[in-house]
Parts: sequence; structure tokens; C-alpha cells
Amino acid sequence: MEHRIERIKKQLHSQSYKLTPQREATVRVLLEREEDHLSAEDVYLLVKEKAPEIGLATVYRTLELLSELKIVDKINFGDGVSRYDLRKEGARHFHHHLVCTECGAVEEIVEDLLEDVEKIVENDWGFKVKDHRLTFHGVCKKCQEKELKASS
Amino acid sequence: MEHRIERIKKQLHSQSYKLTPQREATVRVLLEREEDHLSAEDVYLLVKEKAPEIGLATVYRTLELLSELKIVDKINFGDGVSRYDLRKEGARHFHHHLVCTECGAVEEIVEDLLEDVEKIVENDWGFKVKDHRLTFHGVCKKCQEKELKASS
DNA sequence: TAATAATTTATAATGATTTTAATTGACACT
DNA sequence: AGTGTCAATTAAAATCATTATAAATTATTA
Repeated sequence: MEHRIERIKKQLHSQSYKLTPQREATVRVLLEREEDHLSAEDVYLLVKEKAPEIGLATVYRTLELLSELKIVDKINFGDGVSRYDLRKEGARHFHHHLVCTECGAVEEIVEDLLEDVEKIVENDWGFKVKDHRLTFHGVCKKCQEKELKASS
Repeated sequence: MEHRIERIKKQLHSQSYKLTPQREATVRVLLEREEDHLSAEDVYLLVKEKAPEIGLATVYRTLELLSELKIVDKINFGDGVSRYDLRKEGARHFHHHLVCTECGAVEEIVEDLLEDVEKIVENDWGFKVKDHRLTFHGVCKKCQEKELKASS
């Protein structure tokens, strides 16, 4: 964890931003809850436990900044809130998501499944792909099993 | 166009909703501006030209309804607004988008490029895919050409 | 036609996010 | 240590998209 904080610190410095205590607290929350997809409000409440004086606006600004630097990705699953998701270290691309329409669970797919598709887009549409967002909506394994049991 | 209105009317009726004048005016705007990706506000302003008495809330409700019936898709490109996009007739899936980070233009890809990827997701993750959302961010053909000229 | 249900309107409310203005804090120079 | 500068933070207010509410209107059924 310290190693990743160090790296992020360097990334900030390289654009002449500083890793202030508030920013560090925010990053730590994101690292600890890496599997989750927290909203700004969620992050705010968690950061407050470490640094009670922090303001919501600062969290927003920090997340916005981290987003610009591609340290976190800002996602939107259609409910009214933006969610923030730490990029895997070294990942060039946004990872994919599976959203279950039954239980709301969100799984992540880290593998890049789109290499072939991107080639097609670049060749056929002349579009230089820099990043992508892919979300599947459907029914997760657990909910399928539940359905099976319920109908048997 | 009348044909598509008819079809949408039937789709509404099949769920015992009515095609009210306000709803029809809204659908007509969407049909006329099929290539665009209008926000609720955009739609509202355009519908107002046909039916000046309509209220913004009605447009929202109508778009929500059309969205539930999968007649339009609600998309979110990351700016704070939801946009509404008419589904191609008979399309089972959401279509894909290419968003240019230089000029903001949005192109559509109607072809389904994800059949193979969906198979992988279903097999390897046990996730039953119902729909998907895929957006590429990058540089469109026009902007690439502009860049080339500028650097020569 | 009377009663019922669905829809719309206008307005107000909500809730997420952003902006503002004032304050604080860190760092560089003297 | 003292001062100036500039980025960062806070708290509060403002903004913006969207949703809820209540009253009025329209369509539908009995």
C-alpha cells in the first residue's frame, strides 16, 4: 500500500500537484476499498473517519483531480451518482463491469476483452481509440442459481 | 416515419399506455433528430416548438417511459446530463458510441461487435448478459486529419 | 352521464455537484 | 524569524438536473 501511495505522490508531483493530507486520506480510502464502487458521498464519510475536518467539496475536488490524472476512473451506472474506481496499477484501460439487474451487484473484469474490437473500430471507422467503457447488464451467477432453486 | 410512430403506439398499447399528443410530439422529435444525442432539456426545447404547452416534467416522464419500454436508450457520457437515443427498429441491443475527446462529436456504431465478448463473459463468469453499453473515447477521423495538417 | 383512472401542468422540493469568498498552510526569499 | 506568494481547504451558498406533489384536465369505463 505504501508503495502505491508513493507512486501516486510522484504522479501528482509530475504535474506539480501536492499530496496534501486530505488527498492522502482520500487515496487511502480508495486503496482500502478497492473492490467497491464508492460514490463521492461514500468516500467523504469514510475519509471523515480518518480526517474529520475534511469537507465534501474537497473530496469532490480530489476525486476530480485523480480522475484527470487517470488514477481513478469516474463511472456512472445510471443511478444518479458518479462512482469512483481506482485503476489497477499500470493499467492503460478502464476495466469492464458486470452489473446485475436483480441484486445490483457489480463485478469487475480486469482482462481487456476489447483488443479485437478496438482494432475493428480503428480500421473501419478511422477512430483512434484512447480508452473505453464497457458495462454489461444482466443476471449474475448467484441470482441465476436463486432463480433455479425458486422454480424447482 | 408514420410507420414507426404506429409501431411505437402499438408498443405502448401492449403495456396499456397511451400515445398522448405530448408523447407523440416527443417521439416525433426523437425521430427527426435520430442522429443526435439529445438531453432531456434539448428534447424539451424542440418539443415546445410543436407543442408549446408541454412541461419539462412531462418530457422527463415520457423519456423515462420510452426508456423502460426499450424504445429509447438513456446514456451518460460523463457530462452531468443523461442523453436519450432512439433504438434502431428491431435492435435487441444498445448500440455503441465513439466519443471524440477533441471535438466532442459522437458517432454511432450499429453493428454488434460484442457477440464474441458476450460469449466469453457468459462462459467464464457465468453472467447472463441482457444488454451492454460500450463507448470508446478517442480521436475521430476528422480531428486526426486536422492534427496532421497542423503538424505539417 | 357519472365515476374512475391516467396523464399533464405548474410549482416546489430534492440531491448531487460546483462555485465563491475567506482562511489556512507550505515554501522560498530576505 | 519575518514576509510574500500561491496553492489548497473550508463552509456556505448557488446551480443544475431531475423528481415529487397537488390540482386540473383528459380519456375511459360502467
